[in-house]
Amino acid sequence: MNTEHSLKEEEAGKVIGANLRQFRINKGLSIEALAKQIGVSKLTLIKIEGGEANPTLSVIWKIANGLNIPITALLSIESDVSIARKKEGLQLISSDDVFIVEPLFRSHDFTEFYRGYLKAEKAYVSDPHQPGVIEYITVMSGELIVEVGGESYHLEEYDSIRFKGNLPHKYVNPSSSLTILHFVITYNYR
Amino acid sequence: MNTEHSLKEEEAGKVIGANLRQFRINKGLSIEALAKQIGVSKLTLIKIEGGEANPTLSVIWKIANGLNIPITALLSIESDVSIARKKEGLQLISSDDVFIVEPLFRSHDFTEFYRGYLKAEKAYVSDPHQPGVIEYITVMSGELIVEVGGESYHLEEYDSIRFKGNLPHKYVNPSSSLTILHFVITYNYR
DNA sequence: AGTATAGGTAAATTATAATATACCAATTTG
DNA sequence: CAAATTGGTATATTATAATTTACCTATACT
Repeated sequence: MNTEHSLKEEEAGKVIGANLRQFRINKGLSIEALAKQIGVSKLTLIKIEGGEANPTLSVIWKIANGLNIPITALLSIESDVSIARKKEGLQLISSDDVFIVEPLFRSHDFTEFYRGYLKAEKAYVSDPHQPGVIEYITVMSGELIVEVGGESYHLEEYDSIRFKGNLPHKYVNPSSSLTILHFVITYNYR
Repeated sequence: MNTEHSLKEEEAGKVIGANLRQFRINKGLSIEALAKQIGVSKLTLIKIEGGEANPTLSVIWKIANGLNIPITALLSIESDVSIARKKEGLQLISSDDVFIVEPLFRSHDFTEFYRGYLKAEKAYVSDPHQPGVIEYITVMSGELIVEVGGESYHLEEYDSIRFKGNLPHKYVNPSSSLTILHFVITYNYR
């Protein structure tokens, strides 16, 4: 599991250090130049990059702001390449025969990807998620009605919707054919 | 612009405070109970929730870990509902007649969403992005070959791929019909 | 009524993040 | 070669994060 909250405490400092170094070098800045630019001492930056610091939020903010990147980019881990094929029989999350969900890239970066199938003329009521969760749904085939926040949104092929996942929401397939969906769930964000 | 790096310095503390309160209450924990559980003093938590603190990374880590959420969830802002329809003529980013990209939900949460069209038997070479950028591509219609990291991946309808966007990469449509794609670009992550 | 729990304040203390300054050893540059 | 530049170390100082303890005010519970 390459997820963030599987980090040990000391590791958080190494993550931010490695990320800072990567971003700084990518921008062609020396430690001293960056220090001067953002108003943080050179030694502080050296310690952070070396993973041997416990920086305060304000210093983290100054770095992210100075590099013009989101704070979260400094606290993130990532890796290589992976593929999710439709053919490969991925495990189904909810196979109540009406709404079927296949995880694609699971719990990675706290952005999760799913492929979903909603049968013709069927509906599915989703449990609300934690606050901070955002859902992005794209209709890859067919059509979909999303009911959320007291409103009803009718999506056609290749339309997308974005909403706060902590609101109760419902998916309806009003058509007479299968609707194929693409879900992105984020657990974050600015 | 509801982006993270548009925050002012003092605001970062208010964001983490509001998020902490939301997550804590959502889990039904009192400040004291959480304090005891994660080994951070009650007063520290009160100050953080009140937005009048400048917590260190280790305290931020303890909170996120104790609540079993990603660190980035504590530093994020979010909002309501929005829709991107295919019909609505969104501005095109790269219309060199071969590869057309439409932004869907732009620069939100540092996860960006695009719809892309790659013409039959055409290819597109993408400039590598900043380190820390991850691309997720899903084939909504047609087929696609992605060349990245010296490898070549052939995707069919509804397949998805994920890779580091700082590697040079190339998209090829080997078929004789239009390929319709869904892109997610993240600027983050663990 | 009294008791417990909850969020919050006030003060003093301890731990430590951040700073400034000087110095050092490699590169790199003129 | 000499002169910058860069990443890094060492030490001492200052600023402040985090802690502890005590106290206060509501609200909820019996």
